[in-house]
Amino acid sequence: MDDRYNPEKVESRWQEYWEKNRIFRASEDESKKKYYLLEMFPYPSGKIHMGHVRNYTIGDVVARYKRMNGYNVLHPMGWDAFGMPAENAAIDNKTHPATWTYQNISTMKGQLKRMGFSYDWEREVATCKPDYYRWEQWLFLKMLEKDMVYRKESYVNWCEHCQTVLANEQVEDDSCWRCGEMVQQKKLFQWFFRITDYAEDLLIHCDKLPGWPEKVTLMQKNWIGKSTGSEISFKIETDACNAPCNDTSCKSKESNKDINKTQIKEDYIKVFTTRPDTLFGATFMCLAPEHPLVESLSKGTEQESAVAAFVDKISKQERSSSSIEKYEKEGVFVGAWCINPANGRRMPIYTANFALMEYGTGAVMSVPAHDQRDFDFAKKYNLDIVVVIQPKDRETLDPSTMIEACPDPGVLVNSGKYNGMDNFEAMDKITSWLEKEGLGKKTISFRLRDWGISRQRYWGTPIPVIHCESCGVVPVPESDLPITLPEDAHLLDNGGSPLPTLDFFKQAACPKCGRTDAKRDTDTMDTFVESSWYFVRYCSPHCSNAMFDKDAVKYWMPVDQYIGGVEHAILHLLYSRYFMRVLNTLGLIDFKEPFTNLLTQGMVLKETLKCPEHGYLFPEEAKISDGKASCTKCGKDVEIGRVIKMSKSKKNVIDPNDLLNKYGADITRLFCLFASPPEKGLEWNDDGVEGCYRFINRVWRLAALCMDIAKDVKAYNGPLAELSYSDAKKLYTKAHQTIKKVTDDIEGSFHFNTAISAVMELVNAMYSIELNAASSEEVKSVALFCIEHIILLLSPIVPHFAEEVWELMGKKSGTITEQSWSSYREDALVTDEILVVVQINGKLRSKFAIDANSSDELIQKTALADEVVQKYIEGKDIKKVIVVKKKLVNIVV
RNA sequence: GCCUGGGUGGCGGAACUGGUAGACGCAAGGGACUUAAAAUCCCUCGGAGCAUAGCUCUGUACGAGUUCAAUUCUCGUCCCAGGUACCA
Repeated sequence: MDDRYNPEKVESRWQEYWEKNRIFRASEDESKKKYYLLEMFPYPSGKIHMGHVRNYTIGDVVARYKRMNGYNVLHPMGWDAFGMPAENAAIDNKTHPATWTYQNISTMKGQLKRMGFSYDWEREVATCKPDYYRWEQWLFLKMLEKDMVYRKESYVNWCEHCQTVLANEQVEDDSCWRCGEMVQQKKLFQWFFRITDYAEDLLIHCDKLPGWPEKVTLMQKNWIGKSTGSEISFKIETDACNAPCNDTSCKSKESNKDINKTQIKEDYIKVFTTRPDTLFGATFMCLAPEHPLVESLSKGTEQESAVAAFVDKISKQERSSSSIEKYEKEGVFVGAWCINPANGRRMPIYTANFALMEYGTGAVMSVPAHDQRDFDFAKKYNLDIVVVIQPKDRETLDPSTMIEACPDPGVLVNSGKYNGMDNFEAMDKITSWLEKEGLGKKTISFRLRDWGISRQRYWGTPIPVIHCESCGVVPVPESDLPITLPEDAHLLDNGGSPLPTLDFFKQAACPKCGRTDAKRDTDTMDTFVESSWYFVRYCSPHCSNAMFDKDAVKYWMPVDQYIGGVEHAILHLLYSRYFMRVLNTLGLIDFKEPFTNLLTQGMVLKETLKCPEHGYLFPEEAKISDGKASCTKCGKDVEIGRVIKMSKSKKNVIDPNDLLNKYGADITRLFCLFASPPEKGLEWNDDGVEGCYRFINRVWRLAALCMDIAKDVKAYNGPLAELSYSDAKKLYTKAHQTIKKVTDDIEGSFHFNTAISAVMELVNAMYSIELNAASSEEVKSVALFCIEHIILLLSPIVPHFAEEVWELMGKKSGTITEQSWSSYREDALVTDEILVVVQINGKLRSKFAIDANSSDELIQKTALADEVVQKYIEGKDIKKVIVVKKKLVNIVV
């Protein structure tokens, strides 16, 4: 045996062995319990970084652990291979997105293999391959048939200079990241999945996912955002000119006529409100700038141009939620009024940037006294504030002295016949009254919006429809699938998709009428679509006549344990849940929830570095000392940015290759796990890796020692009571406690850091006893038991190392990968003495050891008799003594 | 802004359901072994103070509160991270 663990020699040897013997190949076997362990597949951005290493190490340990527990484990890996970075790289490096992507896949696959992960590589999928995305196109057609997809106009970020659509990430400070031009919004017809049809179901099942972290289901619930309230109709005031009159030259009459003819189908504005109880306090109305009434109501009034200018300004602004919130709340009077149905009040109608067309009805009844946003708006534009809810135990609210809105519950005032009523009761009463009058009803509204999937990009799944002037939108016939992405395309320097410029792709015959001048849709799908069903494809990745093999899916799905970054808590996980509902509705599967258990890993973080000349820098491109950094290329001062999640686009990534070259896969794996528990974020720093290296070698030497001195003895695994030496007893107990601790830590919470600590403690305990050739047979055989289980417990974490030691220890019954997980004896867990601490007034003053079976009375007596305790309680009244069994005594004096 | 988490020594972290704060490891300092170095082993290690075998006070972002007892529960404040619908 070498005197030290040699990763270079050992790791490749075992990797070859596993691969050659197809150890990790999974196949359906009805006689065995299945376990589908999945880690989120990576986007092939270049090289793997520590975030990947951490995620995949966690998964691999679980996979190996479950395998040792007798499960038939499916542990696949693949590539989320479509996406924008491939296009950006193609422009920057003058390559093709496919070339770049496949090269990255090859590099990253090599790195993953070098980590020794136990994947069944025979199931690898890459979403950019036609044999994958053809089934996505197929599903799109099925969804189209069932009206689960539709087209509508919606906005995209548009750079006029580059003549291209920008992703939110490509917009920096309202400007294009390539040219700096101010970004505008452009309306385009786009495809949407009707995810809102499942809003209620997705919401209800959030509470039926006990294997998910509560924070994730909570975030999803808030994202879906169900609110119950009322829809209320406000009559639009028709001015005097609409009454019969003889003045034919009246301008306003003309314009009103025009409105009646073309735009206004009903003369009511519908709002959604969660606070119908405050209806009497509604003093003005706010419409979303895109609301159809905004244009029609303002037309012909003196506000027309001001409104048009406002709408134009808003339409150019960014539309992401975070940006919208950034803008100051503002609005413009549209030149018309509506009538509050409760009290007949004339309410001016505004259009305001905080009213969102996507939410509710696109109109908000504003109650400034009881809503902060409305309050601010009313103050800004000098609008009336009327208090209608008076909280109990608070002085009477007075609009003239209020400095903020009061959203609290209370009793109704200024509300006609509802005065004095509790506001919760009033919600129902007012809504019922409105319902009777035909002016309102109870409604439910969701924050969740339909999923827009059209992307004006090249590197994605083509949307399989054809646009024909005669027939409109025509689905591509199933037999024509896949619609393959043309590979002989060159990315445009402006970042736009080349697809609309490729006539051979774009031109198509209409499948319905045969017209030869029809046009193929040149948009591709959002890449979240691919990742919403890849885990189903893994069950039968080579199935060529269907999206998946039903039996294989029935056997493997749902995923038993899903592991991935918490960054995906909402979008990816919600879309995947939605997709399973679609497949379920289409009768393709019989379950709805894809992931039974979920572990969301915390992000691996690193500061960003930005050089004024070279932009973002990789960590190795900057020299850092004393909190200052300089660029290795130009020497200029580098701005050290915030500590954020590792991502290729910000270049704050750590390539694991340096660690792998120096320490090998096992120590890298061990260190990643030891550094912190998985759910916690981790600011990257490899300072502790040396300790892991030392630990592995301590175990290595310990194994060598045991083999040397205990050649002729067998490992002891009998009852604790049959041991006689105190060293042997202590060690034996410690070993069983360690097995329990490690098992519990993995099983309960995946807290590998504390599991590893426990093994370290056992190793330390072995080093602390006299262990040599002269030791008793009993101590030797307990030591042998310990080292065998140390290796078994560590084997999912450091598998190469464990295989090597296992083999060197002369284990003949197969590799360690195929061994059973260690089990502990209850009888060996208990010690006969316990430590009791004594507090006086909650402060620790003394401790003593006592027989583990002592009664509370005896413990209390012993505590009071304690010498140190005596000193403290002398001459004082003992008010109370609290005994926490087998642990603590607190004496209150 | 909004939603969700988090904040414990010089550092990563530990502490079961409210019951010994700092397990395990890193770094640092001291020592042993060695011609030397590496490796290995041993000791110290939150802060302050004192009459220094030890003892006392203080300490889990900050400020209040509940409790015999709070890192743990409640309220408020600050800071950091993730998401915010076209990054994946």
